[in-house]
Amino acid sequence: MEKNTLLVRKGAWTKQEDDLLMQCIDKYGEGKWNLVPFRAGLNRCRRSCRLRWLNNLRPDIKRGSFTRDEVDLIMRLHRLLGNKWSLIAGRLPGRTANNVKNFWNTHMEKKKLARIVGEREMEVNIHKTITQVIRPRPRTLHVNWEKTYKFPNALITSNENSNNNKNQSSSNDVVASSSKEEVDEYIKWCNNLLETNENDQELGIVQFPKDQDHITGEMSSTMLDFDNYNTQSVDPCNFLLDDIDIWKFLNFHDQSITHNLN
DNA sequence: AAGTAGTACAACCGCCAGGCT
DNA sequence: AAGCCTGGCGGTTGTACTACT
Repeated sequence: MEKNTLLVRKGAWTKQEDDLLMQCIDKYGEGKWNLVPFRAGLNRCRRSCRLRWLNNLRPDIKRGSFTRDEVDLIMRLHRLLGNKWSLIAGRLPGRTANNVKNFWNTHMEKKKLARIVGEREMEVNIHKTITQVIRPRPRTLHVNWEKTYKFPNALITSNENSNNNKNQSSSNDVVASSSKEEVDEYIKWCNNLLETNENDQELGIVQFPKDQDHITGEMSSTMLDFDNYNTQSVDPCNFLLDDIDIWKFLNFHDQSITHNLN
């Protein structure tokens, strides 16, 4: 606790206070916050001065709303790090931890809440299984794909097998140049993907297989472009989707994923 | 036009870790 | 080792502004 809290000013900063603080930082540099109120001639506590400088007055602070790229990064980093706002902000030039935290609390938490409510409504209005379909799974296995993506109701084979069965393969099949073991492992992962998990559903997290350029393209053109998403910045293996995105995705794929669940 | 509700964000508070004495 | 100081963090609150009725 600060000493003499009754004597120091609180609340919004005035222009004069800002000027005094900036002059002080300009003259003495950052740090030694306990000396700042005295040096600047401010009737504020050291922490208030520090916070004002770090969150509002620093010249490199970026103003304005978050870009889609930034939002995408925040969502992915939050999933990775949790509420480590300073770490997340550290990856966003010009954004402060307070910025990011406020953004998350006002936009993302609300969105999450709306999603939960939305799911209840969807259970009545839309096919019940839609929001139970996709869950994230960390995946380390990489399979090298050769053919068109049709997942998960397509026949999935390794190249070893497909050489023998080439004539029987349909255009929906997925053929991999990886080993049979890798493909088997991948199929296991796919099954695992379809298990349900309430926490993941709440967030609408979807994780897609890695290293498949055609999937990247398909995802970008069919789903993300609906929202003018900057596809250049999207890592298709790990990002968050709105319910509406999932809905579009499932519709695009003829709801085959949903059917496979039943 | 006035009152109310909702939103966005600045600011505060309690707590903690690390350094210093 | 213990206590104090400082910087830093995340959670919460306060408040100005906007939208809605």
